[in-house]
Amino acid sequence: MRARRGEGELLRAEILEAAERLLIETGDEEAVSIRAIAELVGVTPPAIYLHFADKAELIFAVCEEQFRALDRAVERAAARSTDSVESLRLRGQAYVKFGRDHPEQYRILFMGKPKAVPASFDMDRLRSTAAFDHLVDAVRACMDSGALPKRDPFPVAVELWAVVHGITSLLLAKPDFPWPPVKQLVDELLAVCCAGLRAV
Amino acid sequence: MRARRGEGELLRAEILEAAERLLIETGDEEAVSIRAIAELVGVTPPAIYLHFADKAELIFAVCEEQFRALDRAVERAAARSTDSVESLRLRGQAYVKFGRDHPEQYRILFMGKPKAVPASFDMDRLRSTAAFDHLVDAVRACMDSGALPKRDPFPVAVELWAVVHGITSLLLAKPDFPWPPVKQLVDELLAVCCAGLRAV
DNA sequence: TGTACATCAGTGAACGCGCGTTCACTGATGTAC
DNA sequence: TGTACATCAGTGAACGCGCGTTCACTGATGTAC
Repeated sequence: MRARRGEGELLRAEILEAAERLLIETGDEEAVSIRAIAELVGVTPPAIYLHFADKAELIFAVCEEQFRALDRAVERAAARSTDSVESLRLRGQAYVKFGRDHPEQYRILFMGKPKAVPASFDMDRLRSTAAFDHLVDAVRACMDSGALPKRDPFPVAVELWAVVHGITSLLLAKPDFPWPPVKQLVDELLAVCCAGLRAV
Repeated sequence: MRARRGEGELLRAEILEAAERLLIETGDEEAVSIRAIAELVGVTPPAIYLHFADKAELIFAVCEEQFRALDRAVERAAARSTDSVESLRLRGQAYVKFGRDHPEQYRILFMGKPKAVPASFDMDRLRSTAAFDHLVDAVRACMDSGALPKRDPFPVAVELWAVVHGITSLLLAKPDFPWPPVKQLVDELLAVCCAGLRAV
């Protein structure tokens, strides 16, 4: 199983892949242990330390990957319409769908404790803020097109984020609650917010 | 340290109190272990089992207590105004405040994994739904007073819950995000929603 | 072209830790006669 | 009123577990002469 001379990076990729698979298949963040990952990859636990300084760094690498995946999914959905408001709606739907399709990943990204890993914190903020900036741009586009009244798009973007995150995370935390149909819920809430923003 | 004949219940209360104290002081759900609780109470670990079947049952008892506390806090705030819409606003503010004042408790209640404890599930739903029903009533009151258009209050209550939970949980999960002032954020979002609900 | 050697990806065994839970027990408290 | 006894809240020691991490090592790969 030993990689050849310059091929250490291969194992690194395999480790990340295994961590993600564990997360998905067990549906439990606790199950993602150094030992379990090593076993899944087919390697001994200490081999992990050739590629990551410690567990926190590994978990953070997984998070980073997931942030990118979320951002991609939302951007892809937004691009499916040229109408700025419709595009915003598609964003919301895609965000919620990502959370429901990748519950454990979503938990790690947005429902966990803020990690005490100082080195990783900057990148976390960077990544998260980058994806968030796309939302701010989308809100600004709505304002430019006249669909929303012109004002600082930042707090509006925060509000919209809170709305979609609220639905997503409650769905994950309370799956047995008698939820109304999710698609309608998201659509209506976004419509209500847009109407409200126009009216206020 | 042994309690007298009929006084076993005293220790039970002390255990719950210690569990809550651990949660608050360590700010870490992981730190709430049978052993840590026992030590804090000044008793040996097996003594816990005289009062709780297992750890899940203990944790659930803590949750139940917190659900009650949240419900009480929100009801108390709502009672401070007789105007139905203002009362709803106060509810939202109180909900967010509870979450920020009791972060670990809020995490357990609304940001954790749905537990695989079947016996406790019913009570969980009961409790959570009871508090939620108060919100449905509050929404209905707004409709009755003509402040909101008459329709099924249930999905509206779900939407409002998602909104305040979204803000609360993001604040807890991403404390380093450059949040706008929270009070305004909540007020504006509730105002936007009310305006939107009237307009749609 | 052949051989000694440095490199480096990975191994195997062990460390100390805290966890939930179990088991057989103890000893003070209250009760029955 | 005195004593034997049942009750029951709690003890002390131990179980097996999986965890992150460390340490000294091995052995194939590529390179320098």
